Amino acid sequence: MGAERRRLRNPLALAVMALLSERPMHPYEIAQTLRRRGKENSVKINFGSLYTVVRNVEKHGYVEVADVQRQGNRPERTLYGLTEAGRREMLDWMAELVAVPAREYPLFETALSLIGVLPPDEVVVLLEKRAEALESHCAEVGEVLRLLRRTLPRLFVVETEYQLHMTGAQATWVRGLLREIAEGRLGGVDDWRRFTATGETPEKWRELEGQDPLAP
Amino acid sequence: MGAERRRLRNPLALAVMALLSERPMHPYEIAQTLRRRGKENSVKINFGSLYTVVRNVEKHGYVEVADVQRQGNRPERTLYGLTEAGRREMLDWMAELVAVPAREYPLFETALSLIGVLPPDEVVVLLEKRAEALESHCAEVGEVLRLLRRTLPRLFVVETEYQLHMTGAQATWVRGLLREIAEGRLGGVDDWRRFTATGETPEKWRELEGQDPLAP
DNA sequence: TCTATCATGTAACCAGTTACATGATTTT
DNA sequence: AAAATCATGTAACTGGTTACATGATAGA
Repeated sequence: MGAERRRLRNPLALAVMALLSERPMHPYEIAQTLRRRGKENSVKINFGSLYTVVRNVEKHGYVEVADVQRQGNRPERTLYGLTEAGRREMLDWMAELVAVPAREYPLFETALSLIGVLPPDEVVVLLEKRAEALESHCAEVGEVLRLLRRTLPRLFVVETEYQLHMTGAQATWVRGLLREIAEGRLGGVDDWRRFTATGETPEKWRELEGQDPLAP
Repeated sequence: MGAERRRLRNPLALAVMALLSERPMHPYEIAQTLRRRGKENSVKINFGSLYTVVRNVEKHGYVEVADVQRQGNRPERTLYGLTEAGRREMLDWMAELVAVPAREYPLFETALSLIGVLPPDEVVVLLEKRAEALESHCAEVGEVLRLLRRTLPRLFVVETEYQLHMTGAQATWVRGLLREIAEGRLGGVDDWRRFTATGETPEKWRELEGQDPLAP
């Protein structure tokens, strides 16, 4: 671990290398395997760009052509294998992903930080929708997880357990905020409502602009 | 809400529109304001591409030139204002971000779903590092939050509260997994260790490939 | 005087996406 | 005979990033 800046940062590239560390495969087989193992749910994969990405990984010397097969009249299938450099890069990348929390700017956080542009009463409605979506998603994932655990070793379901945990945590938080706004416990909601209705920035808010809130 | 696929999805574009909904500004002022309000921490902003993005938003008709000023010998400053279409798009986008949880594929989830390639004993070390990083990050954010709350209305710190909550939740989960692996409560760790050491897929695992774990 | 910061932008690049094209084989 | 899916790829595009270029003014 210590790659200041990775030349490749497409997660599909990582998945490709991880799979090829088991054995050589041809691109279509890679796609199949990822799908069969349900990795689409936890890895951002765009199968449409698979061939482009594989070529790219090859260009970096992380994978290489291991064999070219052909059966009958079908198109050739090129088997790719992981190179030594590829194995090193993949393991290093994985280690970094596990050990170092990445700043990822989830979109909901983005929205929260600009939430003032939406009228508070609409926000309540929107948050309620989100909470419901999160809760039903939790229920689904929980169910899937129960089924998965019947056949698969824990090792293969940790990402799903994590997802469930984090979605649950989010739902809890959203419900909390929701209640605070709805019950008027948030404070300053009147200023907020007036601002979104009239477009005029309250005097109080304007004063805040000047000062640095992190100053002593 | 109902934009099947947004042409613009750079969060900086959203932030630009949100700011311009208050009043017309020139690009540099937009950057300044975002920085002053500490939005860099919750919105993925690349100030290097600000002018490119503003031009882009303009091309879509969401903002337009409101005025061109000049003082002394300085370069002209172009004031941009939000158009009606821009206001609609911005509010619609915001509403969607709040109400509909987005699938975002956090990198840690990606890593978890490929975790089998790393030796379990190394994973323990890496998770420990992550847990520590998360915990100290929580401490920092908590401190910042205390300071912020002294001057700012709740409305302006919700995103920070959310961040703190979610980071805490993650830390808890990581600690949990950590303990399970370290204490041998996870199960199948021997297979896993052997696999990463020898590269040979255990017979048990190979059998799993065939079947669909979601079948009845 | 020198540095920092104000304030503007452009040009080149690039990974990744989209959309299309091709034809074999298997299944219905 | 038609539909599905196996299996390959290419070409064009495009949003966004990087890196650079410019010059004014304010402050140390």
